[in-house]
Amino acid sequence: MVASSPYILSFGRVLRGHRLRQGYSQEALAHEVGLDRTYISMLERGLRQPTLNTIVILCQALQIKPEEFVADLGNADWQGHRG
Amino acid sequence: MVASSPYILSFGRVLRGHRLRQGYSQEALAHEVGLDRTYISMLERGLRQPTLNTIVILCQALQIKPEEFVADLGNADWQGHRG
DNA sequence: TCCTGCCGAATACTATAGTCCGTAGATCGA
DNA sequence: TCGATCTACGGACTATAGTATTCGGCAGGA
Repeated sequence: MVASSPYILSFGRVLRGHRLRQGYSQEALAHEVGLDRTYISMLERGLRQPTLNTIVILCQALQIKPEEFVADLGNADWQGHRG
Repeated sequence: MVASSPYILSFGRVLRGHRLRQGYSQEALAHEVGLDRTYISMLERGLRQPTLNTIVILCQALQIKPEEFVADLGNADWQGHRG
């Protein structure tokens, strides 16, 4: 039933973009936010969708406001090169 | 374990505000988005935290952009009486 | 007094978020 | 060639998101 929205599909791309911008490896980010190394990988590949709490703590580590992050999800062809 | 951020705590309030603004009952909103009636209730009472997909489909039904909704979560004392 | 709509709450259940272990390939520098 | 680093990927597991059902309370109308 639950239609997989483009937001979920682009979440991985946006996450990866912000992670690399901050110079984190997947493992370093995972350690920073207290999540699992493989889970970050799954998020970036679109194999898991995060809960609200997960989104918030990731945004804290990536030093970006959740509303900005969510706004990025709307841009289907987001490539990580914000002004 | 799940560090209940203020975002999660205010999610219920914000959801309820937008639902009432649209004139939905919990049951009507649940039917609209294909979720369960009791689950809407639990979200509004802060007993469950939604996944990204759930946030997105709720925003679609409530006719508000996800980034606007998330921005509202930052306002701890959000009361639902926006202009 | 009896319906009906709306809501909070509890239980038990199924689906999936998130963890923990390991393996393997690709890249980079010594 | 070797070690170090990063990542994809698998399986098995635990925690929790989300469903289905039931009950009780409250308000309004006939």
